[in-house]
Amino acid sequence: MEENSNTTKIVMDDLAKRLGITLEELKPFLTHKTYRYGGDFSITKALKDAKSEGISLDAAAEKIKKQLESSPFISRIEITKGYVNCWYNYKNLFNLIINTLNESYGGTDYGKGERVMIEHTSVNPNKAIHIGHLRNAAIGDSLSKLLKSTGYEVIVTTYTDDTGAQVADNIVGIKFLGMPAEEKGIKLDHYFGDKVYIKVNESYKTDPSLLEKRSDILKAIENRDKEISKLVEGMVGKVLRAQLETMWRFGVFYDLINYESHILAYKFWDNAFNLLKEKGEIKLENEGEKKGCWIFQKADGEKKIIVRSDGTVVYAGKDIAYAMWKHGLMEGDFKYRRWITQSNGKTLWTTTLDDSETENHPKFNDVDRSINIIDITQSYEQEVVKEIIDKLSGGKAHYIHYEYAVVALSPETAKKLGVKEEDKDFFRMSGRKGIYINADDLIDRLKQVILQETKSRNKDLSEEECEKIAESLSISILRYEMVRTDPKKILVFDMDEALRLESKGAIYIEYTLSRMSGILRNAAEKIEDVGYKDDLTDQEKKLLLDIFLFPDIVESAARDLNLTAISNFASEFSSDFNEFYRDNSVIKSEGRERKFRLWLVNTSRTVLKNASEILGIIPLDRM
RNA sequence: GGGCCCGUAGCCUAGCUUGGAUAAGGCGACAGCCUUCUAAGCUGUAGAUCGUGGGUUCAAAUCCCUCCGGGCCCA
Repeated sequence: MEENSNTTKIVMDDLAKRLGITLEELKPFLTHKTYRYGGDFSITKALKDAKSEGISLDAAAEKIKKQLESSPFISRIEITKGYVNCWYNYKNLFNLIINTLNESYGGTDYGKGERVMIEHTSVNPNKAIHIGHLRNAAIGDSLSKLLKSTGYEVIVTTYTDDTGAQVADNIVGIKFLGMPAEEKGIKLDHYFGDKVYIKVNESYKTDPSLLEKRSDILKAIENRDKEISKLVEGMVGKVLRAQLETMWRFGVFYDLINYESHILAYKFWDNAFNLLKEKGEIKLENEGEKKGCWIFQKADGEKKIIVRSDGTVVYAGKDIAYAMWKHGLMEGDFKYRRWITQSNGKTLWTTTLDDSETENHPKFNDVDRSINIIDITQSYEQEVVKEIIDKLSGGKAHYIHYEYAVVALSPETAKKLGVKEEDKDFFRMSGRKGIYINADDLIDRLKQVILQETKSRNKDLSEEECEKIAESLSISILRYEMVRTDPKKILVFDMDEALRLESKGAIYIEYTLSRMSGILRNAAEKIEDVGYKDDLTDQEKKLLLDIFLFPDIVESAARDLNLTAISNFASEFSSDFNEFYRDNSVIKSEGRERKFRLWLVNTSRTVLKNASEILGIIPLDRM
């Protein structure tokens, strides 16, 4: 990668230097695309300077204008009410872009190769992936793509709780309700989630003795009872495999599976506990109602129990040990083995207890930064984990709880799934009660709707080709919907709305990509000997400006872990391109103009394609 | 009892980190544009006391405090 492929930064650095400040100091004063007030961008620094320097607004603005006038990147400056409005020198912007351009344009070396571990998906291995899990996975996968494109080395893991009550529930179904371990014609994760799990939970109501059976099974799992362990391992492995197939379909891949049972088997908690005691991060309480408990004192003064007086560890204990492993803050590591080859050809590794299968494996843990995509309801526990990691590492390790809110169902959709009417704006999903929407089912339904549309629009394409388009589109739509808004906001899902296809979103972006490809296809011309074209149209300028700003949008999105910034860009850029399309014919233009426009379309496609890929949108050439 | 998240047109959202000009999109409604590189597109109209009240500031959707509504967590 180029030493600095962030085109925006190159120019802003130049401006900052001329103003005698740093780039970081300049940024708060900058607003781009201020067309309606005049200029391509505006600087508000004079409004501050006038006060701090005790001079008039006009004088302060005039001073800034003088300092910037000689920049090769600026062609014109006007002052309005203290705002310094600037127009770019598009010829120099064009030269800058064409010199930094490559297939991965937008990416930078911002991360400087820092290793980051991202944990996402982490679905209990007893059911199919539903749309709530999909939000988690979509966010995690998009973040990993964003960080990869900004120069980070990313390790993606998913956590599998193979020791919990939900897994035990399914074992109860097989062992005591006589349900078969699989059923023909139904995907295994669906079978367990939609049939076994629900049946077992219904049975608990009529036969409470089954609950005792479950706790026996949980004990057997904990004690690594041979028969039960084998049963669990078999079921977990198969269900997990089925879940992964769903995720692969969505374009989501992993590097490593972490099993909860292995964290227990390797006694990571014991190591962690000893270290925490040794370092004095947790203390034995000698008085009061928490007497006999090992407690961690949070920054806000609260005393959080880590080990109860009866010696049992709270749930967060395991999370703490796991986090310490991630950041290499304690002795010990798992053994690993190659498990399966994913549909993208990449090996998926898993932790293992088996010595004989351990091979040379990549280094997975000991990262300075870990991003943990975990439901917002776990914020409190995660805060404790974060504080402990902060303290243990002396502030060196960055444990990030990337919190997101649930996907809930609209009243109409909930009602269709059998929820009795209540006056609420949305309804939480429940695996136990069967109130959820599986990702596989949704994508299939969406695909059918899109397929009809695709066929009617592409009479010349084969059924197979139409289906491929429909598949890509439906996946793109769902992935985009999962990341386009603030992750902390509850996402209310409505089936009818989802199947209506009129939302702009991913369809709009895909349509724009197809349009770009169409132009390049119809032109059927190699793009070469491209030079700057004088008298750019407003739409050409807009596109050039978007292209120019793109690397910095990606970089600041990576800095803030903000996917919304990318989706907003993709959407606005599409809009700018469609305006360009309306008024600037590419095919009909000639000579220099034609070459320039072909280059502009091609470059725009690179930009929109790269933005789309971060968002999980599969770029199409036609639709 | 303590803590966290959300509140922006009828609906869904962006903007809040880093205060700056006339609050930006989409859906829905209404009115237009296909003999022209894909109309899954483009253009226009109507629609917002930015939850409430106060504070800071030359300037607040944005920062601080109060309260209200919705969701969640800890004990």
